[in-house]
Amino acid sequence: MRNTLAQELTPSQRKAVFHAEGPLLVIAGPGSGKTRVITYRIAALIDSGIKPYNICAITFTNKAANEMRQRAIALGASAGAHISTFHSLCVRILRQYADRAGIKPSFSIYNESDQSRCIKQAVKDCELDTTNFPPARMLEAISMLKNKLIDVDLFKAQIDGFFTQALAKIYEHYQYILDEYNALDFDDLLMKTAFLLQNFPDVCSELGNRFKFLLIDEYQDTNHAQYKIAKALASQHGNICATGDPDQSIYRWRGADIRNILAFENDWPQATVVKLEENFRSTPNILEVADNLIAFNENRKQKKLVPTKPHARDVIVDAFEDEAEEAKAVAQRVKKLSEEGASLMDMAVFYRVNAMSRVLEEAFIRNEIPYQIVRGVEFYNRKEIRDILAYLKILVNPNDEIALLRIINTPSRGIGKTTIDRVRAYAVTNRISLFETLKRSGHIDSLSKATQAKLAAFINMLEQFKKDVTGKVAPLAERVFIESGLEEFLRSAGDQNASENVNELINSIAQYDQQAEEPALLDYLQQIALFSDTDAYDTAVERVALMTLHAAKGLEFENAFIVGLEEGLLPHEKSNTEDKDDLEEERRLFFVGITRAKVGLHISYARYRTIRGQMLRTIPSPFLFEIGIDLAETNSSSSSLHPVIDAQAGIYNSMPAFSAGDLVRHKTFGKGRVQEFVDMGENSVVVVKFGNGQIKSLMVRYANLSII
DNA sequence: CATAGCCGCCTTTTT
DNA sequence: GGCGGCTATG
Repeated sequence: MRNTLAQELTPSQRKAVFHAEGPLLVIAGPGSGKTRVITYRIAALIDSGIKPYNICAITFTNKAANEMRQRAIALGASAGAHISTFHSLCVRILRQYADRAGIKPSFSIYNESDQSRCIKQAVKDCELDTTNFPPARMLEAISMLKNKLIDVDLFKAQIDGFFTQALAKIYEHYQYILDEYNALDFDDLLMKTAFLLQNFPDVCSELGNRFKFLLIDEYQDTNHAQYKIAKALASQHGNICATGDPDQSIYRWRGADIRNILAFENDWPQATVVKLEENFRSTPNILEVADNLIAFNENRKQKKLVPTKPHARDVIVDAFEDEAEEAKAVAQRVKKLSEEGASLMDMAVFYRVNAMSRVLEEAFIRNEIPYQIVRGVEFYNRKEIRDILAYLKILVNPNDEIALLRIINTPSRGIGKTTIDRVRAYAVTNRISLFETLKRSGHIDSLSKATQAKLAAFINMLEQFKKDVTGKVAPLAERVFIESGLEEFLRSAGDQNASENVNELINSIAQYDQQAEEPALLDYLQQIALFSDTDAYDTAVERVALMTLHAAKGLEFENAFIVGLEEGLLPHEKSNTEDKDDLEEERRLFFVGITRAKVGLHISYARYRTIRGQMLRTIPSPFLFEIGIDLAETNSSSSSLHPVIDAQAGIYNSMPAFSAGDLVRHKTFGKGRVQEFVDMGENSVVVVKFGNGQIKSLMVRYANLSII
């Protein structure tokens, strides 16, 4: 079998796959088969006598983990190797060593909206106001601190001014609330694991013995906490294999630190380094475009993409009138390709922000093309789904106040704000959890007898559910749905969609029950907390995939479309173009998009785009000039399809004229000064510099500007 | 206590 | 344009 395996590999891939032990770094460009190397390496290790149980592979997404598992098994590797994301691995470790980590194994995992509630409470508890300390900002700052393994105590030691002092206070309260609720946020999973490994050498060595070979994919996107975890896990044996590509690092905003991969050889001086430079995915034309683009990044190691495929079609760059035209053209082109025999499941459309999917979706519907949107969470964020899950969560973790408050009056059972406030007040004075307080509602004098009875009935219902928490999860979920009154409520409200969604959830739980070795409610809840819809993306159906550029990472398609190549969108304005590092990351993001395409690559932008209800004149992305394709040439090729507005035609006297220097007022942007007026009749554009320093190109027709 | 309707806020990317 | 939070009303 070793031979069969080896035959499918290039010499450098073979070197990485059969590298016996010790640290190994695989630096590999896009399409060079680095994930393949990891998968084959798992098979080869098992083939050489290593027990699957002793192998731990870490992927970037759950989906990647599932695929790797299946492929490894297909290669003859028996099941049993641990293959998961960093976060899932941490959940496992934390559950096993909960007492050492200072937590309860029944912890809830909080997502963004749960976190948001906690941080708002924390800011309020600190008697600070949310205008000066926006919860989202605070959360972002805390997240960054946790990613750098700076806990509350460490951060307190670094207070150097008013802001950090306030932040430290908020951080402390936020952490206190999570602790009270027996909840961990995503960053806690990593931070607590890193601290566990750091503080308990025995745990570290136990895990080192368990996972004798560590393999990490997409190493360029690890953050400091993940880096420390990996280092600790491999510290005993040094059997760490990391693969990655610095040019594809696109998660800096989330704490990813490119230095982790750049410093690998310093961390592991005996490291073997294998470079995979051949590209088996894309045609030379696509690689040339990618190469041209990425060369503009100054902060990088030179690397060439070596094509192995023959020259095929040209890369196409198109300009369209507006986003609807752009979407229409994409849909029509997809249709044409499909009619010519191309497969829909081998096509994808990439965009910078999720909001851009809408117009594409409409175009696909109109053209009757099957598609699937690969989005962040969506399904698990639906109200009815979160309600059911909240019922289930409270059964394993009664301290989860976020879940408790969500369901205490859903569906309405006459427990209103006043009642909750009174119960809370009692909980605070008696220093017990909300759940405990509810159990004693009979002792709360501020409540009427009728209210006390309602609370007792609610608690009683939960206690009944609790009797069913062991074993399979689906029957319990079904019972909760019916007996909580939610099913009845949805039915009487005529919300059939919601009911169907819950049924879909119950079906998926039944699937979990079947496939899990030992189905358990806690395990199920902790698993799905880390699950996203990106993982549900089905690669085996005849549908075009629509997704963000971030979600495109690790995938490949015969034909790829990248839309919205406009200043402010790609690079995104929030990425603050003053910061060169941010701009370089946006460039890498585009690079990732380009290198997903095997044969057909279509890049486009719209001259006008509606942003937050405003039709705005766009500026083509500077990246378009960096990929080395003559824009004028490609534009003209498609101009018959999408006529460019003739500047000389139809000059309307009725349009207000502006001249440079005029002071104007805009409904949303406020006061500004006109920089330039481009007279194009009906389509006249005015460039205005607004008070906040932002310069916008606005269409006079839509901007509704008044001269002051 | 429940509900509807309104106002004001924000709006990148995700485990 | 979408959502959460608040208020006014039943």
